[in-house]
Amino acid sequence: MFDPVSPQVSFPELDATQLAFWENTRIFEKTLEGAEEKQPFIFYEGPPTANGMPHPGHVLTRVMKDVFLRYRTMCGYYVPRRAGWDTHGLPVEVEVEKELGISGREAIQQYGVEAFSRKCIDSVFKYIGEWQKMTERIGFWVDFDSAYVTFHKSYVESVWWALSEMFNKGLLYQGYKVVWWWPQGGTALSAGEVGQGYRTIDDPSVMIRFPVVGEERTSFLAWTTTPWTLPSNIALAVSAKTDYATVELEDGERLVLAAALVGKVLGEEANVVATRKGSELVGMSYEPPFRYAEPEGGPAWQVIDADFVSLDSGSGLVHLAPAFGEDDFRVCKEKGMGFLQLMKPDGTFPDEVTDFAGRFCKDADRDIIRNLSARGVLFKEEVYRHDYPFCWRAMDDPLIQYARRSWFIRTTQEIDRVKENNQAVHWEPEHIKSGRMGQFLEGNVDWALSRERFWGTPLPIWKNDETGAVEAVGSVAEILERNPDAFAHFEKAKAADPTLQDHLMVHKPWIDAVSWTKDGEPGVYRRVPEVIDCWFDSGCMPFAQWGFPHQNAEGFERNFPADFITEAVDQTRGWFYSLMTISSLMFPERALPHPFKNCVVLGLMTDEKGKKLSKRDKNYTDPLVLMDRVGADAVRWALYAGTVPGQSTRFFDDAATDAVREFLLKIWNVYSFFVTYANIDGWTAAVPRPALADRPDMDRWVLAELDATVRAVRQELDDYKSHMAVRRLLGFVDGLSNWYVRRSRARFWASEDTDDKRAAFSTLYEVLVDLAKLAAPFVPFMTETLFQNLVHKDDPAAPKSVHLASFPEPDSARIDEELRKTVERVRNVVTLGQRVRNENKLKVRQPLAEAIVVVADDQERRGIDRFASAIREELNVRALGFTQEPHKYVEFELVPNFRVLGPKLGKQVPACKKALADADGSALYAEMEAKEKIVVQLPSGPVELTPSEVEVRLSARDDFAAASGSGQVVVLDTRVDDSLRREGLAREVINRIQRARKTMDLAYEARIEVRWNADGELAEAIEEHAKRIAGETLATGFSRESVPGSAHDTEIDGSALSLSIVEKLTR
RNA sequence: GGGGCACUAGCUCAGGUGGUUAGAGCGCACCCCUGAUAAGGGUGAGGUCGCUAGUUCGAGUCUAGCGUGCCCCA
Repeated sequence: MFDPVSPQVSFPELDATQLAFWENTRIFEKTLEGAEEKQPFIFYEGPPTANGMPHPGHVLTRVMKDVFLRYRTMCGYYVPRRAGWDTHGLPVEVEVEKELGISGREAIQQYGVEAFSRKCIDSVFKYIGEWQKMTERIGFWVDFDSAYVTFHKSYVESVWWALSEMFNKGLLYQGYKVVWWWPQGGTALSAGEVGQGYRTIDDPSVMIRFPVVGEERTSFLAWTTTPWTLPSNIALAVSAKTDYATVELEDGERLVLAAALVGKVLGEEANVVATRKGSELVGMSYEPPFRYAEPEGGPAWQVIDADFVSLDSGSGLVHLAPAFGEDDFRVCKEKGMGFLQLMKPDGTFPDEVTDFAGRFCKDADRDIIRNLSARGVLFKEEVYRHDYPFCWRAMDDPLIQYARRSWFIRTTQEIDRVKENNQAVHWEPEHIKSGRMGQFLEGNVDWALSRERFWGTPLPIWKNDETGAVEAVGSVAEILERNPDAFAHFEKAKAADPTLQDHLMVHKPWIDAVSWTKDGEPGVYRRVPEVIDCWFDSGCMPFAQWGFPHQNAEGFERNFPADFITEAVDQTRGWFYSLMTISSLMFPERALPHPFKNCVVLGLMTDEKGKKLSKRDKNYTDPLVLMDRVGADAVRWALYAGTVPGQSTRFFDDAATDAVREFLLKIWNVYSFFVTYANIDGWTAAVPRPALADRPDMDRWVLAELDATVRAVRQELDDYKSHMAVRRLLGFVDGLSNWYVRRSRARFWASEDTDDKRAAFSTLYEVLVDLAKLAAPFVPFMTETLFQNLVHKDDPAAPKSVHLASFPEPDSARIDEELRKTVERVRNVVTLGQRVRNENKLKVRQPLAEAIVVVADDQERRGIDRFASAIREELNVRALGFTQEPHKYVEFELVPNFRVLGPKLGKQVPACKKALADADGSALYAEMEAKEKIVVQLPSGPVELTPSEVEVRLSARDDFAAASGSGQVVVLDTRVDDSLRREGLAREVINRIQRARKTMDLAYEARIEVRWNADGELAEAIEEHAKRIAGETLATGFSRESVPGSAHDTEIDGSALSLSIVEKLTR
């Protein structure tokens, strides 16, 4: 006996049962047993930061990871799944700042770095509970107990090792670079961080006079959108090849600007008095607009040429302030110009800028313009609308470009190796390789690694405060070699406060107090103040999760490289890049690709309208709430069905509801149907099963479909195309539910014990069990329910869980392509017949004498005939016939088989098509039938065509009730004689009584007593079919008797039918 | 300004290596169904595949240009 299954099901309740079952029986742990015998399938978990609530996008990546991991597990691989947490970085600090109500580096220092670091640890795991809950609820199996954590001491030491290796190879250096700087936060932002904060804003666009030295009343007219950088002006840039005009204004003043822009800036009538090439301007000197300080390190206030000067906007001369622009810095450095940085790191003007001292850069723009205007230096002011970056965590804070001393990894030196690595990776979708990632690598610049912040992996570099000598260390042990007492201060602090975690010894502020001296060398080695970009942390996870190389070398080797990772597209420049780059730099000798072989890149998740999901707009339902409503499987299925790698995924609650109806409920209904009748019949898995060959066509068909589905799903999952696997599963379930079960129902409720019935039960059972396994990676909850009841309950030897079972294997005994093709045709015949009925307004209730199928050949005919009874029932016809005279019903048309004839005839193809179309198709068809070839006359001469070179198209002739499609034609005999009409009427009566039963809310097995009355043909029909009517409606009494005013009185085709129905209570 | 992706039915989306009747689900219309029934099912109408050129015997699919939207980077 199976446990009874109700057709009404609460998937959320099932989820709870299975979650408890997995937990109690430790199924996940069991999947990890036997590691030694199994082939490993290595997965890396991209560590999330748990300092915010998980949202649907996170759910997507987690279920996408899960489906491939469950699949591989069932295929017999050893699939370790270690969780990880990303714990460092600006997001964490900003969250803590918010919590403490402070902002900026100084405020943090005042608050105390020690206390701040501890707060960061608290904050990092603030939502870890929510993350774990979501992860468990959605059914993502991952091992939290062994999770790697990026702030842990062993992890940090691994990162240090990587950095020290790079330092020793000369790949880590300190440079002066223009970075995107967040003044209020006091730190540089990574490219990825900057990219998240672009906003369209209006900035002033000003044109300013730079008086030419040595030319009377003549000025360069230069352009800028950042007036606050003018006090730090060093040079003007021109394009050497461009023409520059000198224009004389009415008052005699002369301005120099690009000739092409004269009209735009000064009007078409402007008086051009001279023209020079940009190269002729190079080297000329000018008066700067401000002169608060003298530049250092080289000449200033000269014209230089630069490749980036464009004529799209402005004047063709660009103001350069190397302290505040990446291009400016590069060009000025190339030309050996000086440097001036009149702006403090907090974004305010220093004291020497007397007019604006203490003012915030962007806020001072207006006053600077006013000042320039008052002195007659300003020529023109406009508003310039463009995209400008703001801090991604504090959206009101603009970023500025700012030259800083910072540490870099010389990625550009090894970029070719990274590119090679990228080429070797299997990206899904493929275009990431040469597209987003490839292009990014083409434009690679050195990795700006350091952050002038607090909560991050400290840069393991110590500098001698007297000699300037620099050392990098790769572990705590290396520090202790240099100074055994290096951590005495930390030990002391720990003794005073036992809650102080050991992990913190490698963090600020404790690590900053670590120092050493060297014999025979003056000065003390002290750590540089910076921490590093947290992307470097997560990029080290392939080895840092093991603490490699300081420990667990074998763990690292066994789990390197990963077979599979998946994250969203924003990780291209994030985790994917950091993984690939660090690995390429650290392990140049290893076989490519590493550290990952297959990478599924997911698109962004949006709401129904394609809008980005945002907490503020509340355009999504909390995943946990949604799962409690529709169940985790529904959410999972909706995501698999709606997600194509690389494309954005629109997700909304209705998609999950649809998933229930389209997939889960269909399977459930079949399952419930099966269990109901198996239990009534006492069928169990132990009952001997008929051999496959002895089963009817219908059974062998569904098993052939199952086998084809198994092959397809395996292939798609091997190719990381989950959405394609979903389609195959949907197609199979539709055929199972809407053809196999619908057509086979009667076989299950037959009362005698026949071979046919045993075959039906065996087949449906086998299909359900394999389907449960096949769908288990996608919908692990419902499939577990099926598996437990169908398999494990009565077979203690079976795997404890569907997730410990083997994924279905292709079964060559089940293959039957001919049968699949035949059923496809049969179903098409039914479709066509139904279309004929619809078009001719012939209800299915009205029986017809015959359906005639036009077939192309005898084999097709024999195949279809095997399903004659099914077709007769579906179409409600008394007979199924095959015509011997196709010409009577259909027109033939011959069309070239383009795939074959294209290469053969080339340019003659259209002529051939026309010749075939113009000829008498039916005659050609007859000729082809007789001679196995035809000859057509083309302008270029006669051509002989064989049957494989043409396609035969059939179309129904207009004078018959017929429909054609997919190469088939079905004709219905629409004549309704008296006998047919009376049978139709009888079926109408049955229908009315059944409807009455339904409105009376009777149980399906309830017996009734019917009294009826009618006149004429209707009465005749009822009399004639009384037995059948009574039988089908379970009427034990059926008599012609007038009962006035019955509630079920009705009419059929205009004839009154009086019906009185009462339930007959039999006990 | 540069790079990437997308544009297919009213809506959401599929459509390896080009092959001539472009598919699915939802929605809609009409219809069916008591033994899977607080379910299920059938049929149909909807598309010049963003636009314009080109390559080709043949283009939703390949090439170029343009347009619109999204993402990334300046």
